[in-house]
Amino acid sequence: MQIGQLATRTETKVETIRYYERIGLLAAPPRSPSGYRQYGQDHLRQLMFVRHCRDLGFSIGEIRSLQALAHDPRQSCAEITALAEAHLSEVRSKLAGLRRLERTLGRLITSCDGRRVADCQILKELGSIGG
Amino acid sequence: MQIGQLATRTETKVETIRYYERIGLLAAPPRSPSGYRQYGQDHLRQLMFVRHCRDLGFSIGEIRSLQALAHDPRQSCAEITALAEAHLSEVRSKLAGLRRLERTLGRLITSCDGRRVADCQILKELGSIGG
DNA sequence: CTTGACTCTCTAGTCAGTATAGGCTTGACC
DNA sequence: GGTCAAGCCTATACTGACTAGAGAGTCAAG
Repeated sequence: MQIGQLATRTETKVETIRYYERIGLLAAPPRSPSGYRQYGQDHLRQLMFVRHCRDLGFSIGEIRSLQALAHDPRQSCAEITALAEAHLSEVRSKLAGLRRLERTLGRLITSCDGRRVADCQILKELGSIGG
Repeated sequence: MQIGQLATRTETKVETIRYYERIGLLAAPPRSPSGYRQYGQDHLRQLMFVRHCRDLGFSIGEIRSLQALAHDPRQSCAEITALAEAHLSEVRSKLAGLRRLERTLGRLITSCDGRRVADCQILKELGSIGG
């Protein structure tokens, strides 16, 4: 399978796949005589793993850790759970922050009645007239 | 006021203030004979405005627009409201994404009972054994 | 007169890609 | 066999919003 097909199948851009290879997140595949990358099922699975992790918001460093942990199947998966839990609590604190933001922005918007900038409550609440 | 004091008062790092000046988000202040930046109340207000906007998640481009709009106090503030509303809907879609993430991660974590990596449900759901 | 905290400029690094330039390879059509 | 587009290659630079470091100058206190 060539890089383009792998890209389509995993919904990843070609450049991103090459980038993952460059940073060592995806194993370098063998090449055709002309230098084209030739991917197999293992690469497809590995890239799917990476994509799923990224979709869940794991950083590339975290994915590296997950890959390292996965490498030895006899190890306890407590560390994996711990990593996922740490990530979950990060997600939760981001959620809390965004909820606060939503409230503040909502209040800001309803506080303004849309007349002249001079009386704009939004700008007033934002601190002062900048620029 | 020197840059360090401005930094303390606005809870901004010194480097960030210099960065804002460099990109034109904060007016360049006069300098002392030895080249130190000398800030006044206007700079303080302007930087507070910027910080509040950043805290609310506005991008630097959006802050530039807000500053430009604020520049002419006779203008209607409909554009400002529109900008804030666009930002709010962005925040809401990020919230929705994070909520999905929270559910998925929570499910993933509870699905695993913490034994060997070989049987780890988290890794299984994440796609396959990478590395 | 020396110490230490503060300031200056300039450059490079972060994260996770994305984009571009300039050049090969492949397969289809004529 | 010629030529064209689509696909692939490397290498480099760019993004946003800072952050960090080097190396040097400035200032007040002891």
